[in-house]
Amino acid sequence: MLNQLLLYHMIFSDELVKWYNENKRDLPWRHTTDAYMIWLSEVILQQTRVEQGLPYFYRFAEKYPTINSFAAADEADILKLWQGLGYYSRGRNMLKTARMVRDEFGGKFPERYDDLIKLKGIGEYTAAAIASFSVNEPRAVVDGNVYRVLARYLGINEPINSTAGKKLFQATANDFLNMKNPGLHNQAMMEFGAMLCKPKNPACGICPVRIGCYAFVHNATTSLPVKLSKLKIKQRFFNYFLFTDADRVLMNKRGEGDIWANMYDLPLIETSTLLSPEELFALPETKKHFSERPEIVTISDVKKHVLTHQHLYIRFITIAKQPIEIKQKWGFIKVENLEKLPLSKPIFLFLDNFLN
DNA sequence: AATGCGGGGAA
DNA sequence: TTCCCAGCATT
Repeated sequence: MLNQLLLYHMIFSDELVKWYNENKRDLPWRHTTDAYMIWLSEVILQQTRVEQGLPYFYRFAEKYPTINSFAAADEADILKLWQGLGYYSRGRNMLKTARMVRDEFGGKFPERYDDLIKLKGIGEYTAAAIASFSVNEPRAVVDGNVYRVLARYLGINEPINSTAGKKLFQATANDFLNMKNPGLHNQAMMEFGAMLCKPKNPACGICPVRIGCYAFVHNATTSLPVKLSKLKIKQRFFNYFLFTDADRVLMNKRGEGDIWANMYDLPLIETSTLLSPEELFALPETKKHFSERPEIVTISDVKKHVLTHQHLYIRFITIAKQPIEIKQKWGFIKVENLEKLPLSKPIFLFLDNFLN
């Protein structure tokens, strides 16, 4: 019996590659071995579904066809093109990496794992992906798909987000790597996980490797992979002020160390609970910003905006035009220049609705 | 080892 | 609602 299982494991990669060749999606980055283009696609696809990232890939590839054109961009330009995709540090790190490649690699994007891993925003997964897809360097990728496929196929109970689990899954992926064609093997593993061995309702009925699969044989696909607890959700209440002056809007540039770093939003008072307008304007922090109590024109309903780790309850308060002194370093932006600024999703939706 | 960082699609 | 997606950086 054990020998039989080992036999299945030996042809596991071949079966997946065969399945991949017959069922793969036609995606633009699968037609190139250009490390720069592969890097573009891989970073965009970090924690992001293919369907969501695809339009962004096209836009970036068109606007920045070379690493040097990317390196010459401003951070605001990159963030603007990244707008709506989330995890904006990816965009900021890409710019750092692009400039590093331009300045320290002579503008040729690295293709070897050991070079790639040193770059900003490139971790073990992305380095292995770029190296194997571009020059077939034998590095096994381990992403969410690979965790799931291996956990189910081998019946691994170790939590995928524990330190021991990460080491175990990386080692296991290395063992299974097809050394003849690492790039194809990696693509096949991930496509298989994304299309067939899905998180919910995996298509075991048409699975080419189910006969050797622990989870299929033991009916355990719903309990594998194992993942440790979830994080606590923080509740935050954002009171945004809309103050317009002729053809300008008072805007705020966000700092580092919080969500939406270096992006733009409106003047903001954050509270830990939901306050009435009266309570809000009685706050010392609010008074600090306005020399006199602003007149409220309209006040929106509180809208919930869900992030992975926090829930934002956002309210927009439109303030009447009056000769109040703005004491904060907020700045007026002309309406026609708003479209150049990188905006968070809720701010974009609000301004888009307000102005159009 | 634990936490922060977006937004959206699927069930 | 809950899960999780071609993860990484920081502390």
